[in-house]
This record gives sequence, C-alpha cells and structure tokens, in this order.
Amino acid sequence: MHPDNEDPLDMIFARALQGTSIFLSRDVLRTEYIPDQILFRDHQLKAIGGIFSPLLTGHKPSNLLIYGKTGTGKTVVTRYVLNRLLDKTKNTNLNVAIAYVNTRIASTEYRVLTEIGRNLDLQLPFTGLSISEAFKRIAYHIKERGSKAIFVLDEIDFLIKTSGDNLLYEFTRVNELLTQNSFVTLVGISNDLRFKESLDPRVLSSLNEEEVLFSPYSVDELKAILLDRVKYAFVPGTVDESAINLCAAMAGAEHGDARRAVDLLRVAGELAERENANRVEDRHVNMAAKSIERDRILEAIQSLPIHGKLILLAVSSFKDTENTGRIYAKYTEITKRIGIEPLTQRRISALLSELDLLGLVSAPVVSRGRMGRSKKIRIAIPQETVRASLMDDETIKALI
DNA sequence: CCTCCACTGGAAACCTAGGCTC
DNA sequence: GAGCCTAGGTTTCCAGTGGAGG
Repeated sequence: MHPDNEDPLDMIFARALQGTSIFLSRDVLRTEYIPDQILFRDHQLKAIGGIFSPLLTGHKPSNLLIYGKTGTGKTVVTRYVLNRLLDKTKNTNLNVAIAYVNTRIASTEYRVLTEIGRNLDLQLPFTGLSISEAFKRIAYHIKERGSKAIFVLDEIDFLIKTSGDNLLYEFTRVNELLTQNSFVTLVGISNDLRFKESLDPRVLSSLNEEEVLFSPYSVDELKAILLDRVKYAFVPGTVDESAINLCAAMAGAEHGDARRAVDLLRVAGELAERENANRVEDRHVNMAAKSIERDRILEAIQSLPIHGKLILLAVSSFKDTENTGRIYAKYTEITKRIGIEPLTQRRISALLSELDLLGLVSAPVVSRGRMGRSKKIRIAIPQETVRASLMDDETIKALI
C-alpha cells in the first residue's frame, strides 16, 4: 500500500470508515455537552438540587441567582440538575416546563420572550406583537396547562445592560396572574456580580431569594476534568499528557475556565486529525489557541452589519490612533465610493463603542485639552485578519 | 484659575418592517 | 386590504466634560 499514490479524499473517507480517527467521540468535547458526572461542583450541585427539590411535591421553588466567571460550570450544573429533575417528574402528573434562554444571544426583551415561548411549545411571531402581549400569551399558556415552569435566564447581566430590568420586574410578578397549580420560578445566571446594583430593589429581593456562587477551577481541577473527558473523547494513548497539561495551564492562566480548556483540547484534536497525526501534541494545542482566537474574530466581523464593517475598514486604514472626527471623515469617504448613505457621527460614535466592546478596536475616551475630548481609536486585531474577513462581503470586496 | 475644543452620551423624536383587527 | 400598533434602529438636539494652553 502506497498512501502517497492514493486520492487524499479517499484516504480521509477510508479513515473515517475504519474508525481510525483519533476521536472516539467529539460530542464529549462540545460546549453543550452535559457529562454524566460533574467534577468538583458537589457543593453547588447539592445547593441547587436542594433549592429545586420542592418542585417534586408540586411546590414552587425559590427564585435563584447564580454567579461565577465564564467556564465555571454554572450553565452545565444548572442544566444537569434540571435534566435530572425532569427525569424524576416524567412519570408523575406534575407538568414541569423548563425554558432556557441565553439573553446575550436573544439580545432584546422581545427575543427573550419568543425564545421562552419556543421552549414551552408556544409559537410567537418574531415581530409584530407588543412585549406585553407576548408576555400575556406566555402567562396564559402556562396557566392553561397548569405548568410548573422554570425560566433560566443565562447571562442575565446582558439583558439588564441593554434593556433595563422592566422585563425582569414583570417576570417576578407573573405569579400574580397564575392560579394555584401553576407558577414560574426564575433562575438568573450571571458572570458579573455588579449587575445587581442596577436592579430595582424590589426585583432584586424577589430574584435573590437564593444565591449560589461558582468559584473558578484550579489548574489541577481543570486537568482532572480534561483527563475525564479524554477517556471518552479520544482513542486511548492518542493524547500526550503534556498537551493536556498545557490546555489546563492556558485555561487556568485566565481564571480557571473549563470551557476554554475543553475547547482547546477539541480544536487541538481536530487539527491533529486534519494533518493525519496519530497523537495530539503540545504544538497542536498552541495552534488551537491561535485558531480559536482567529475564528472568534472572523465570526465577530462577519456578523457585523454593513456599517460596522465599513467603520472597521476606516479604522484599519490608519496606522496611528485617530479621533472620532477623522475616522468619521474616512468612513463617509468610503460610503460615498460605494454609494451607500452614511450614518450620522453620533451613531458612528456609538458603533465605535460597540466595536470596542467586541475587542475589534480599542477606543478609550481621552481628553486632549484644547484639542478637545474624543475617543482614541486604533485597530485591535491583525490587519490581515480584517482584510480576510471583509473579503466575504461582496459590496466591500471591491474596495480592498 | 479660567477657557474652550471636539466630542461624549442621554433623551426624545422619527422611521421602517411586520403582525393584528376588522 | 386599509389602518393601527410596536420593537428596534437611527437621527436630532443638546447639555456636559477633562485637561492643555493661556
């Protein structure tokens, strides 16, 4: 057999067929995966389990607020407990309904409501209804079915930041509309402790009936978690121990982020597989770190609206930092060239702040005395990445 | 210590797409 | 199908501001 002479595609298919891939199961390394056993989170597991347990006898559990940095297991533990609870109630006459919404992804009040509706098998049109109408429909749906509902609002700080606490206030009062055999319990998940400050005290006291804190994992704990996943994810002996250590160390260096550790391992595995290596080594992990960062940026840019892309292009055409006025001038020049109506400077200022938040540009506000007060704007990602990702856009392609 | 630049960022008005009612 | 309503994005308006230069 001469592998060199074979069609490369045939080889890939053959490998897949023979199951000689280094992966046993990729799914184990996906972010949505919920393991059978959760390590180092006994305390939180018991606490959350205890808080939800009244549900088993048909009583309303307390509202709950969960805190912890990204990748500390908040979402996984919550979903795990709720899944187990659903199993327990499956053969009873308790009608338990769980709605999970990530409010960073469902970024407006209305989208949060449609998402909750979807989770409860209630179709809501994606636009056209008022917030209060959508809200009433959900409440009526729960009441009619006598549901014991749990609303999990993940990354709840985003909802508060973008839309205030009006919706949350309505949620805390929804039980007044419901009858005895139906209720809604709220679970808020946040990685920012400070968001409490911007809540109405009434909302806070209602939402904060119980509180559970998730601390970051240590590097040793991360390593143990990875070793556990490796057992199910990879063919035995195909992952170097030093590669695992490196994943754990990289993820631990930030703040004990298990999601990042697992992502690194998955991407490292995929890179190793792609180059037909039979082991995952340190260098694959290093490559994975770069690849993940690059993908994050590419995705962020590609999902930008057209004006966001044009601003990015304007910013990236300067080497040094520039103030808002100069960026705006460049931006209007670009829009003229491709025949698009420019947005106002006020709007561009706001969009620049959004790009700053996304980490694509750096735009701190500085005062230059007599030279006025403005943003100090600079591109924050490699020039070549900007070009590569903007090439996808037909209207912009011609400019580059 | 005062001025004054070049915006910032809050607030309200305006616009548009799309569902609802009759 | 006309007329109404709302959410979300944008524009309009404008008071407020940090600090170098006088």
